[in-house]
Amino acid sequence: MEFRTHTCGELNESNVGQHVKLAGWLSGTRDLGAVIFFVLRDFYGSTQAVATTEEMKELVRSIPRESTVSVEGKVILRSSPNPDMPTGMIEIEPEKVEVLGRCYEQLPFEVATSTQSREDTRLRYRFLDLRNPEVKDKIVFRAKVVSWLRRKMTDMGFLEITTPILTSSSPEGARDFIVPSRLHPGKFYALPQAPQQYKQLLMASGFDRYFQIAPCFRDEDARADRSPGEFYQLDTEMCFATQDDVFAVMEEVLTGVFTEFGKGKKVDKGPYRRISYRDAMRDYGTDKPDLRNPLIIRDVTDILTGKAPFFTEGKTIKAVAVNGHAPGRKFIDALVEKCKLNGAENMYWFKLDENGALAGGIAKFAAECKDALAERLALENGAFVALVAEEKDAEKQAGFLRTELGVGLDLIEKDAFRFCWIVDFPMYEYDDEGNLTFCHNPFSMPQGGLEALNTMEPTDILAYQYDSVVNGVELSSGAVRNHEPAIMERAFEIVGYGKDVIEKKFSALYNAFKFGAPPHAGIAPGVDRIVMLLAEEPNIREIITFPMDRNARDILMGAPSEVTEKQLKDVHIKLDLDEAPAK
RNA sequence: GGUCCGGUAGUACAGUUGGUUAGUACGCCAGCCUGUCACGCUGGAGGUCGAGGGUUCGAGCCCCUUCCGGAUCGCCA
Repeated sequence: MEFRTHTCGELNESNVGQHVKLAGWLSGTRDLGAVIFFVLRDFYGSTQAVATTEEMKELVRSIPRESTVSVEGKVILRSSPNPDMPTGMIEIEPEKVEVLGRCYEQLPFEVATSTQSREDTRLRYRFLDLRNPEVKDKIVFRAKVVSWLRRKMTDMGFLEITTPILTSSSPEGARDFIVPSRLHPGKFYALPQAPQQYKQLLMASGFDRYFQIAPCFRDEDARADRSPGEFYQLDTEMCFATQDDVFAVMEEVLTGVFTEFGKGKKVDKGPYRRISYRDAMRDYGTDKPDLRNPLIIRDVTDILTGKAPFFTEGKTIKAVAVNGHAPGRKFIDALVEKCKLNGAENMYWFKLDENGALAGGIAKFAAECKDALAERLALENGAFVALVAEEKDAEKQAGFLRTELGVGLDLIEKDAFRFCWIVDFPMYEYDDEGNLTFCHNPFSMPQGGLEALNTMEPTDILAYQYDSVVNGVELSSGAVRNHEPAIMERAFEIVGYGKDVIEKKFSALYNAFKFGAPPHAGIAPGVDRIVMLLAEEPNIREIITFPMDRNARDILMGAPSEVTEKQLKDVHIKLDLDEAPAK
C-alpha cells in the first residue's frame, strides 16, 4: 500500500476525475459549517480538499493542524478557483482521510508566520520553522547553489576529494576546536580551520586540480554574517598555477554562480578589477571595498594640517566628497554621532554653496585653502565634504564615513554584483606589541622570492595573497603557496622562528616540499556568504539548515552538553571548572 | 569581554505621570455559518509582567543585582 500517488504540488485540471492519494501536513481548515475546506501541505506544495459529509467533517474537525494526514479521493474542479495557488483549479473530494502522525502539542508559533517569532524559539523548534515554505525555500536554494558549484568545478576538471575532520591543531590563526584522544592520553585532535595543509599535500601528491565543499571549524564569536563554530568553503587548489590561473578559474565560477542564481542582477564578468591592498586602503579605507559605492577617499593632510585647532601636526586627514547630494543638518549631525560611536575622534564637514563659496561646519578654517581642496576633491558647486582627522586608523574611519555616506545618501548602485580582486597583501606586519608577524598566512609565496626576503624591509615585502570581494563582502581568500623549503625557512626566520618551529608546526608540508613540490595556488570562497548574497539574506542563520545560535549553542540538540564521568575518564580528562556546571 | 537595545498569555505586541479587575491581534476551546482560501461571526479559557532585592500607602512602570535574548565592537591563518 502506497502512501501517495501524487505530491501536493502537482495536481491540476488535467487530473480531474482521477482517483488519487496524497500525504502531507494539515496546514489549515476553513470550517464553513456545511462544508470544511482543509489544506494539505508537503515539500512540493499545497492542495485543498473539501469535506461535505457529516462523517468526514467530524473527522476533519478532530485532527489538529500540523498533523500528518493521508487523503484519498477524487480530483474535482473547484466551483470557486483560486488563481494564486498552483493547484487552485482543483480540489480533492475525499473518500478516506487517515491521520499518519498526530500533532499532540500546541504549536509554539504559526508555521506560516514562523519568521516573526523570536529566533531562539524558532531554533528550538527548527523542524517546525522549516515547514514554513519561506524558510524551507532558502535551504533548497542553498542546495541548488552548492549543487551548481560542485557540477561546475567537476566540469572544469577539478576532482572532489574529502580530507580528514579529525586532524592536528594548527598553531596560528583562529582558536581550534579540540577533541581529546582516547588511545593517546593527553593528546588531542583538532577540527580543521580549513583543509589548508591537506590540499597542499594533495598538490605535492600530484593531484592536479582539487576541490571540496569543505566544512571548516573555528572557535570564534559570531557575527550577523558569520556563523559561530562551523562554515563551508568551496576549497580549491591547482598545481603549476599562477595567481592569474586561479583568477581565471574563479572568475568563471563566481560570475557563473552569481549569474545563474543572482535574480537577473548585473554581474561583473572577468577579468575583475584588481586593486592592491594599499590602494584599497587609501581609496576605500578597507580591504573589502563595495564598488557599488562611487565615493573615493582623498588624503588632504598636506592641505589642512595646521589650518584649524583640531587639524594638528601628526594627524592624518581624510576627506570624502559628495557632489550633487548635499545632506541636511539632521543627517550631518547623525553622521557625526555615528562616526564617534565607531571610534573616530570627530567628524568635520563643510559645503560648497551654489555660488562656489564655502559654507557650514569648518568652512572658516578651510576657506584659505579652498582652491586646493576643490581641485583635490574635484568639488562642484553644491558639494558636501566630510572629513576625519586621526592619529591612527584614519583610513578605517574614512572607510566607515564613505560607507555611511554612500548608504545614507542612497548612492549605492542597485541590482548589481561588483567584483574585484584585492591583491598584493603585505607579507608581514607589526602586531600591537610591536612584533613582526605574518600578515595573512605563512604559506603564501613572497613576491620576489628568496631575494626579496633577504634584501627588502619586511613590511615592504608583498605576498602573492589575494581576496575576492563582491559588494563589500570578502568572499574568498587565497594565495600562491610557498613550495620552496629554503624560502619557507627564511620567511619564518624573519619573524623569529627557527627551522625547528617549521619542523614542529608544519612538518608534513615542510617534508613534502623537500621531495619535489609543484608550484601551486588556490583559493576558498565562502559558500555561506555566496548563498547569503544571492538570497539577499542578511542573517547567515537563515541559510543554514540547523544553525547554532549566536552563543555557539545548538538549542535544538542541546549542544554543547555535559558528558558522563565514564566518557571523560575514557579520554583522560578531568574537569577543572570555576563553578559547578549549570543544570 | 566592552557598549547600546530588549524580556508582559502558546506567538507577536500595547500598557499614559507609579493608581481600581494588566489589554489587543493571531493561536487554542465551545457554538453558528454552503464556496472558503489569512474565511467570517458569537462566547470562553489562558499571565510568577525573566528572576531576586529595594523605594513607595501602592510597582508591569522607578532604583540595585542577576539571568536570558538581539545589535555592534574586540576576535576571526
